[in-house]
Amino acid sequence: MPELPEVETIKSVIEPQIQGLMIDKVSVKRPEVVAYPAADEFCGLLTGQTISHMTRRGKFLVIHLNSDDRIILHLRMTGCLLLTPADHPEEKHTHVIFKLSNVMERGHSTEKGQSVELRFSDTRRFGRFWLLKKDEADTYSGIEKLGAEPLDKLLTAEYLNAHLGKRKKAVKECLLDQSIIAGIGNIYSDEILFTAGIYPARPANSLNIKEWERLAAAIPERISYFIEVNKITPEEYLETKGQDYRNTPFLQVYGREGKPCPKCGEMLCRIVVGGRGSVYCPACQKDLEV
DNA sequence: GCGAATGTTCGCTT
DNA sequence: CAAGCGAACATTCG
Repeated sequence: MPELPEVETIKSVIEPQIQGLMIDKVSVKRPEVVAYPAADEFCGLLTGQTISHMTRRGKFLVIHLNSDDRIILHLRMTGCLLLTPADHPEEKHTHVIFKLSNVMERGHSTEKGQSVELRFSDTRRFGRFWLLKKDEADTYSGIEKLGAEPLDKLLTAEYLNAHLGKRKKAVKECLLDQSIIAGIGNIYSDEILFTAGIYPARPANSLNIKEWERLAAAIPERISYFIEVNKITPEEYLETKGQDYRNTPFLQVYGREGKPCPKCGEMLCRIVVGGRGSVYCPACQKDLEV
């Protein structure tokens, strides 16, 4: 599912449902999805811990625990998080299950409340978990190497020009560089370039300051727009198993090769840039004149 | 059967 | 050494 707006959606749906719950048990069915530490240690360290809150950084999700340990998760291509009743039928390709419960104080004894499960499923099994102990530096997941958040004030035309302005690489590939801008993937890079009116294969070092300004404006505009249209209730999210790509009806170019440009009616084209399929309007996103 | 798919990393060749 | 490129990871879908 996930680029930044989808990861943000997952955070919004899941966080309020798991805050304050205790992890009773962790089952890892596919040890390879736990990148660090080893799966059995991952389970052992988490058992008995309580969930504090969740954050997002780029396309990463972070589940913070009361101990200040934190679970880092990257969903990659097909990873998905679902909160379900414990007796809910298990989805295919479920690789990790966190059994959670609400612990209630009753006089001198504690009593477990309703039991739910946070389940990680991932068809292609590219998604990864890391567990970092309080004070343990994250040198494993790559989250520390991320660049500016698209919605941060730091992301200006000057920032883009300073970091990308000398690169010969296609501007689209630059937008996908997580160490400069965190969270943009193949869908939203196409949408952003369409909004900015820039041809995806243009070498970054050929862009002028006006074009960097258009990009710096289009990035937060498109990302916040898609966060908005992706909004979903927890009930609907569970019904659609987190697989409902509600961004689809709002995409202007991605996946719309051969269809008319929403701005000018010209037929949208597809090229490959940096190994990724890219759709653009040949009239609205002109290449440099040769 | 083939090619692509909302992601990232690794390794080989210029 | 850096940049560029394809392959790899694993599965589904058209």
